[in-house]
Amino acid sequence: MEMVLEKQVKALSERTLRRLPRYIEILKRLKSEKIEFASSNMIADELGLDSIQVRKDLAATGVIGKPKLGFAIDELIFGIKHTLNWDNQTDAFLVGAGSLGSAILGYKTFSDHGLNIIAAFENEPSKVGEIINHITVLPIEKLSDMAYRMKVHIGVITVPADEAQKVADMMIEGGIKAIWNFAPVHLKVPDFVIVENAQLSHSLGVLTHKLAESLK
Amino acid sequence: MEMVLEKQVKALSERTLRRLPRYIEILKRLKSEKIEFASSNMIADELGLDSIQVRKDLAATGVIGKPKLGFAIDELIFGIKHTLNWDNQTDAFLVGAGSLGSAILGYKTFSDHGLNIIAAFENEPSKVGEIINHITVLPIEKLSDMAYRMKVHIGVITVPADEAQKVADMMIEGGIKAIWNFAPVHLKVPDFVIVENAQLSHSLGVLTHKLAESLK
DNA sequence: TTTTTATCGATATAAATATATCGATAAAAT
DNA sequence: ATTTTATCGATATATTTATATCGATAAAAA
Repeated sequence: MEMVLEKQVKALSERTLRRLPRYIEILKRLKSEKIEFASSNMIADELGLDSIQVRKDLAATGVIGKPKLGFAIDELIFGIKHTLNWDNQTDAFLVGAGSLGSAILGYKTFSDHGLNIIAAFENEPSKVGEIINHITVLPIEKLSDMAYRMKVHIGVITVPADEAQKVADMMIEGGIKAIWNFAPVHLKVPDFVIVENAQLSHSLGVLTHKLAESLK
Repeated sequence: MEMVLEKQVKALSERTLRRLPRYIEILKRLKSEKIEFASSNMIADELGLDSIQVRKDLAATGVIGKPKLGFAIDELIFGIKHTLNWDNQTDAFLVGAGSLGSAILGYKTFSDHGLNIIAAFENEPSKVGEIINHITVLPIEKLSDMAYRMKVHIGVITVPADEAQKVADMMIEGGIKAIWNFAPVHLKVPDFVIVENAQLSHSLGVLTHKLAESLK
C-alpha cells in the first residue's frame, strides 16, 4: 500500500494539551477586563510559565500573533477551543451514579468543554430511574445497545474499581471510542480505544510526596 | 516484617510520582493472587509500560529487587507508599461542600492515600451544620483560625472558580502548606505553598482532542 | 557442585520537552 | 516619514525523560 502524505499537522504533546485549558482561563479573565490583545508574556506571567513555552504551545493552535501587540484574545480563545475540539459537543454516557458520578452529571460547564452527557447507567436497581440534572439513570444492561444505536463515542466510568473493566468492555462493545476513567484501575482496551485516566490518587500522591519533602 | 529503606538518592520526577500509585494497584492485585514476587516486566506488561522505566521508577523508592525473582511485593508496596508518604496520614480541611466536595468527603479510601479530611467549610449558611460521611460542615469564617490552631497542613478546594483565590488566601493565613485545587483557576500563592491542580477540564481536553484526531 | 537462566541495576543512547537567541515585523513614538 | 519599541516565530541549545545495552547476581536446573 502506498503512503499518502498529508500536510503534517503539528502534533500536540500531551503536556501542551494540558496547558491549553489554562490559557483559556486567563484569556477569559483578560477579556472580561475589556482587554483585546494578550502577549505570550502576559499569559506566562499569570500562570508562572515561560513565555517561549506559551508561544510554542499557541503556535500549535495555528493562531498567529501580531508583533508589539500579541494575540487577539477572541481569536485565540476560539483557536484553542477548536484545537481541543471544544467547539463541538460529543455525546457521552456515564456509568456509575454514585457521588462522583452524580457530581459530574451536575456540572453544567462540560458543554463548554466538548462533552454532552446524555444518559447515565447503573447497576444498583434502587438508583435506576433517578433523574440527576435532567439526566435519567438507566439500567446498565441497556448500555451497549443504546451506545451503538445512538452512536455515542465517549464513555465516562465512575464505578468502583472492581466493576470498571466490565463496564469498559460493555462500552467498547457499544462502539465507544474514548473512555474517561475515574476508577482506580488500569483498563485493558484495544488499540483503537482512547483511555484518559482521571484518578484522583495520582494527583494526590504528588501532593503528599511534595509536602513530606518540604517538611523534611 | 522488618523493612529497611535506603535513603532516597535521587529526586523523583512528577511523572514517576504519578506512576507510583498505578504500581500499587497492580501489586495489590498480584498479592491477592498469592504471588510474592513481581518482576519489572510483569508490572510493565500489566500497565502497558516499558520494564526499564518501571525499574527506574522503583529504584527511586529505594527498594532493591532480586535477580531472577524481581521485587518482593509486600516490601515494594510498603516502599512505594512510604515514598508517597502514604504510610502517614496528614490532616486536611476541605472547603466547598457542593457535589464534588461531598463526593470527596465520601471517599473512605483517602486514608490509604495519606489524607485525613477532618472538617469541611462552607460559605452557604444552609449547608453549614450538615454532616457528610461523619465530617461536619463549618462556616468558612472559622477556617483560618482552626487551621492554625489544629496545625492542619493540607487544604482541598472544591468551591467555584470565583471564590477559590479567596479560599486559598484564607488557607495560607491559617498556615496550610499544600493545596489540592479542584477549582478551574490558577491560584497565586507564595513560593513555600505547594499547589497540586486537579482540574477535570485538563484531562478532558486531552480526551476530546485525541478523539477528534482519531476520527479524522 | 556446576551450569544455565531470568532479572536487576548501572551506564549509555535516543527522544521529547523546555529554554535561549535573534532577525523580522508592525505598532507606537518621535 | 523615520526611528524606536515590543513582540512574534524560527532556529538553536539545554534539560529532562524514556529507552537500549550489558555485566553482575542469585535462583533454579542439571
